[in-house]
Amino acid sequence: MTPDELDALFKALADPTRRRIVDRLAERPDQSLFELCAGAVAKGQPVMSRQAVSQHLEVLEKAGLVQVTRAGRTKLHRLELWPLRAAQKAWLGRLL
Amino acid sequence: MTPDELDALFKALADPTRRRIVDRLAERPDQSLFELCAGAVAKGQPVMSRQAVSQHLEVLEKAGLVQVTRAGRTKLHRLELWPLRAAQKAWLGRLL
DNA sequence: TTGACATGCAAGCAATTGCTTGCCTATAAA
DNA sequence: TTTATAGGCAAGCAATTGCTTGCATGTCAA
Repeated sequence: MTPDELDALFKALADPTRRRIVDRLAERPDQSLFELCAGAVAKGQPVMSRQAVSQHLEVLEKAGLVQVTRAGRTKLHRLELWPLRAAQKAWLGRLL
Repeated sequence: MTPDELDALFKALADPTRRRIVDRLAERPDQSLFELCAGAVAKGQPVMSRQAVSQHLEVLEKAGLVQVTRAGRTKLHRLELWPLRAAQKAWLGRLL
């Protein structure tokens, strides 16, 4: 686990909207962008645009937390837990 | 562990300079600002100013990861591990 | 007291973040 | 083919980040 990978991982987790997306993907995998839009709200905002959610997903993808598969015109997202396990083994475990 | 506390924690860890400070405080506690300055380098920069390190320490303090005690004119920092354990119990543990 | 040391405070500034809006493309259904 | 659906691309913009520099404050030593 390189420092850059740790950066991307912790940065991805440092946002409540993104953690909520992770939670929802943990409950049910293979959700589309539209499904994830429903219920994604930033603090203070009434709703959140599709593009905003898409950008959050991009951050999660770069961290390796979300894997994407294409099915026709829809983009399905599923959670990937190995970055968390890797970070725990490579960094957190040494401290705790 | 509130969402805001998780935000502050993950944000604090999402920087290699701050993780390095954490590592160094794990090796030896109660280091002053000046001690932590020596060896703290940002990527691309030759050295890092005292104020920059001080601001990084502020972020770590807000996350609860660093506790400060005063000894005369020096400010001693020591690592606090409970935020990591709390995050693991409140959030990471549910996923892993 | 005088001077050196450890730190705080605050303004400034380039770069990044986090969102928005508008338009474009590709797939599926009618 | 038309029409609606799922998503992509990119410009724009206010707010935040991550540093810097300059000056002020408090503490110890001589």
